[in-house]
Amino acid sequence: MLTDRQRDVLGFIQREQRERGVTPSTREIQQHFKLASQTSVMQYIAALERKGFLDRQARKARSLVTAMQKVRITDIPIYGQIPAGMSVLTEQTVEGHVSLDTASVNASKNGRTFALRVRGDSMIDAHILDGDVVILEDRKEVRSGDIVAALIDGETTLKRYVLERGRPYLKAENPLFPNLVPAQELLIQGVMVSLVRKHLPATPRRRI
Amino acid sequence: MLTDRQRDVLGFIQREQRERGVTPSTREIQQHFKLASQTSVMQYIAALERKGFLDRQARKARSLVTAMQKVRITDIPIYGQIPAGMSVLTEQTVEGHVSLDTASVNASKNGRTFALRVRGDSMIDAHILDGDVVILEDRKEVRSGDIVAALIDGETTLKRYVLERGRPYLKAENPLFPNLVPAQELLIQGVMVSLVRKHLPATPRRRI
DNA sequence: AGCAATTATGTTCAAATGAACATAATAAGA
DNA sequence: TCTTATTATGTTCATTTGAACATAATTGCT
Repeated sequence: MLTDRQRDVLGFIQREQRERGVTPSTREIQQHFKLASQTSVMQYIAALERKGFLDRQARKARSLVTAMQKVRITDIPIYGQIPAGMSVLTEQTVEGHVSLDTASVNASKNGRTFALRVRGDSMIDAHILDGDVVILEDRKEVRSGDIVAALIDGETTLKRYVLERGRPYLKAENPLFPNLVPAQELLIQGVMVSLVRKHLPATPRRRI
Repeated sequence: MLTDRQRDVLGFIQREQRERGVTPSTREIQQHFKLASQTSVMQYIAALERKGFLDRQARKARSLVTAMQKVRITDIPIYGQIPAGMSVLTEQTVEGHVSLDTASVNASKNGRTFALRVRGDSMIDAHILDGDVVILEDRKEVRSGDIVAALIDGETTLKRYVLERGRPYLKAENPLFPNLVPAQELLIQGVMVSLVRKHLPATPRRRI
């Protein structure tokens, strides 16, 4: 797909962006590769753009070459609680952010992505611990077996969504916690796509 | 710490960087806030920089204002295997990258941070699954109870480091796997600080 | 040999951009 | 009231930077 030289140039751009936070100017690229002419760089950029490896804010003179880096980072807000529908989500309720490259998040393009901090051990058999940050997606289709954030009694809880004989219920992944059969309606707020754990150092944990 | 206006400007810069991938030029900031003079922006930038909210590539004309956003992102290389000491780590063996904000990583400033993709279920009782990306730190002090990547027979494995009566051994967090008592030397490559899981959608998993 | 894509050079231009300087209104505090 | 920080305006300059044009060497393919 790419020639060696083109790959080198792309690599340099990505590295610079990662390390300096800004993409290099065409002339900086020129200097790095010890090219006598800046036009060479223009040609590389054109090729890389044509092949879809670069995305530019064309014409605008600034840091014009922004690497459509394979590691595109999504900034995911962590909510403490989700009061009602996703529509009510404002910046106010944000507890923090997780920034993660899209490759690590299992998210599709459709839904909005957000995160919740897990409270309690009700999902411990699904290997989700108290304190874990679960990344969810506000998605339409929920399949049986998905781990979801659902609204129960005005509280958001994380459970496994199970369809049994056409009827959905919420399964806790811990024998000590009851399953929840929705009385009327079941409001699914998001489907789990990823998880981020901040590991506590040297704290021996036991299974409960 | 910041005035309302300064906070607005900082917010705009951060938002632009997130959404467009590039920080705005001073004149773009000027236009957004409908300021008649670009100098106003220069003053805001100076103030924000003085107070430590901005980090610039001064003089260099480009996308000069790069937000030292509170969510500083570390780019962590994922290694397939770690052949020997950390010193041998080259770009070649890199399998990919995880990009994560430093707040989510439990890393200190001392050590180098890297990641490994977990193979197998030997740590399942510590809630670390096959396929998880474990983020580790090349650190000096290892404490009993830490989960570590260690070199055993030329292979890197993830185990819990336990000190018992002054003698260290490596404990698998799965009764089906044996503990490892080092014959001679124990080479610890890193201590686990975080974990990133890409959750597979709707794949009912069983405990093994 | 002929053709196309890639790689490379040299030159020139216009636009984008950070920087500097003088000046002034407003608000807060001593 | 005096002082200081913040906010704001207007102007000018030097650099940075992307873009365009003509030209040519190299490589691979037909």
